[in-house]
Amino acid sequence: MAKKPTIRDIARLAGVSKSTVSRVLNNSANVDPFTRERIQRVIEEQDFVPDRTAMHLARGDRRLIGMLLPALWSFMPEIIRGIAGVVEENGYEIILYSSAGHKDFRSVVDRVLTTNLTAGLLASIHTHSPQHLITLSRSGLPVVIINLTALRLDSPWVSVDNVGGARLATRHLLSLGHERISFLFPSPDLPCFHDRYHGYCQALGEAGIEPDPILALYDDGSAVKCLREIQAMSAPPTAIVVGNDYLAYSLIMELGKRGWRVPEDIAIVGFDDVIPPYQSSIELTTVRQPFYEIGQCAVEMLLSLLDPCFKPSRNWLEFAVPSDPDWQASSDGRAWPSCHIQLPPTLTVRNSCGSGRHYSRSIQRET
Amino acid sequence: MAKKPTIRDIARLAGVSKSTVSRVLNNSANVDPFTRERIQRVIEEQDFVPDRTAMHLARGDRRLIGMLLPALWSFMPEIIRGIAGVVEENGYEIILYSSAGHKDFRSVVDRVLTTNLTAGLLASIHTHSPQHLITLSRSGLPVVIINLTALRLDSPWVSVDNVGGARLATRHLLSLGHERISFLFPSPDLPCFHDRYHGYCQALGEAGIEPDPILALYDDGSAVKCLREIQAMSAPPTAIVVGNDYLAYSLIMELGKRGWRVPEDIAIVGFDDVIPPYQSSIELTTVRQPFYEIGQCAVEMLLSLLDPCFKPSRNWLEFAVPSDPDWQASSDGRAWPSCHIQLPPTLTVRNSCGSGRHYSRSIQRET
DNA sequence: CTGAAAGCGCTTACAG
DNA sequence: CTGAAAGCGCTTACAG
Repeated sequence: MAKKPTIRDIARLAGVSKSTVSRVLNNSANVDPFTRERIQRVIEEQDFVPDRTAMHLARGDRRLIGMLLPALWSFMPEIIRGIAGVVEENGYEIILYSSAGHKDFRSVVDRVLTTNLTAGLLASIHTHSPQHLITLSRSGLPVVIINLTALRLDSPWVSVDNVGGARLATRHLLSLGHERISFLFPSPDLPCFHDRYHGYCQALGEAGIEPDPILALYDDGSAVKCLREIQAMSAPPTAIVVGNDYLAYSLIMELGKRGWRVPEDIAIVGFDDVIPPYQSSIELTTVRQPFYEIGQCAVEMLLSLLDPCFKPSRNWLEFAVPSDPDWQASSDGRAWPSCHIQLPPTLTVRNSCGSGRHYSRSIQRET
Repeated sequence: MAKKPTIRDIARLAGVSKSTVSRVLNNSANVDPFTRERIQRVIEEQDFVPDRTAMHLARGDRRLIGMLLPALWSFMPEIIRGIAGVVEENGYEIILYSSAGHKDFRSVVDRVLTTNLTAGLLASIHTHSPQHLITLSRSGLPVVIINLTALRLDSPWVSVDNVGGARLATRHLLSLGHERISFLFPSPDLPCFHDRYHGYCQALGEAGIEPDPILALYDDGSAVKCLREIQAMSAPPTAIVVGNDYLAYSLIMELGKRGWRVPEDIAIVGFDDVIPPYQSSIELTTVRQPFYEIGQCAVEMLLSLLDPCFKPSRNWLEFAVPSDPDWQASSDGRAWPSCHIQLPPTLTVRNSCGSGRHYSRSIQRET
């Protein structure tokens, strides 16, 4: 009880060499069954747990994966669940690096690099911060980026197909008869929202509708600003594609305060499918991101980078959206590690858009 | 670039021994300034980063702290922020063990113990699961429990003062003139809710009101069940202390659907102060848990356990609520590590209780 | 101020 | 099937 027993103690107590103990620890063949059992008994008696640190040093491999995250709320927990499962199955553990308290990524990236504890890094980054990404990719540490779709990025990344998701949402509204549809940017500068806007424009284009710039609205987070602009319009939209669910919920709340009914007076589609933990007055129709799968795919990509023999749990390339030109070139499987993967979103239809019937009425009111 | 340089390479390139390189790495005195500078230059040229794993092995200390969490949503991110700051300042890193995907703590606790990577563990546990806590505390791994107030627990723990918080909430309602006040259990079996109920009873007792068992309601999560029971009462409550914020928000939503106004028809107080990420129709008056501080206090407690010389950033014992009998005995500071600490909550008054005036009306309606 | 040597707790050819 | 030895990349008395 005084000190933790080491492999040397076990060897002594079992009357064998350290090598043999090591062999039973690692389940290698070529150990006499009787000897093995004797050693195992001693191990149990002594409550011996081998020192991982020493194992890693001797073997020359780390079994730690860094997870660099801007924050933990919203959909992050679900992504982490996806990551954690795979990490655990493969005998790795997660080191959590949160940049929540820091002004920028700089200091955290430095810490990841100088502590040099991890075999690889999973990083979720919202903004383009070229210098840090470059620092990272140059460091030689294998990195997979989560949820940032920058095609020109050297590092491999995994993300939802933002363009396709917004297209889905917009098509849904079009199919319900809407023709005057607004797009709400939750913030002006994040790349993902521009991708979503792009998808919205694509869907309108398919329907022969020219996107009206007046209908592209930028919010400051409260939904109040957008709503004022809409109310001031001579031809207000009958439906809105909102850049993310938080803004969608805020918007619905604000609409309610002003006596507008959803979906009767205006239809709303969100993006993310982050269900509030408590009841809400209106159930949001929204684009569901496959967060769990994004997490899974990202770690498996990283594990392939670390170990070429690693077998992913599923063929992500087949599952992915073939929107990336690089993708084609790498479909032989070998180039997988340097790949960019976009996972397909789905539309979750609830009741913030109503049925088509509503909207023919709504539209009549407009004309 | 081929292989990562080691301390041996640096020594060779700088024409010194490994010992000397190690000395400059660790900023020890007794190194010739010129030699030091030369070595530092080589280190930079080679982009040398010492291997943490080897350092820890040689020094015999781990600088990793395990964080065992049931889930990541709700207030966990805030607790983690508190933990992360302290961990970082002290040169530790966090290993994240999530039990989210697991049926119980058993397998995760085993993993923490057998991988044996961490110097100590921070564990947040909701339910009483004696066997795992005992396994943990017997293992010899220093552990601090977060947010479980079980006075008989061997392990040290940090939590909010649940009794005091509910007392605060109930007194607030009493001061506004309410006399018929309900308590809502979000779930029947979690110890914290029983503590909160206890605080509610205390406050009523102080006001000379006998707690009416009819008014203690158990919910199944949706708030619908409670609401039906309330509507069926001959003398319904004019105010409700809800066991946590999620249930409070759900309740407000359900009340709205039935045409009851908050706070005009009924006053609501929550517990936690978990603000929804988007606008809500009513701003909840609630008991704020000092999550950030709980996280800070818990790590600092753990760090004191690991290193008797560790100086906490603040005197937590002074800040704490002296409700624990052990607390008295340990106020000399020496026994701090084996201590149980309850941090004081505060009342955040918003508008779900209204002002006193409202309630005199409300009460008149009752009589 | 500096280096040679032993050591941290494990693994892994190598020889038997 | 097993053990002696060298090694993983660092630290730390010890001697000089």
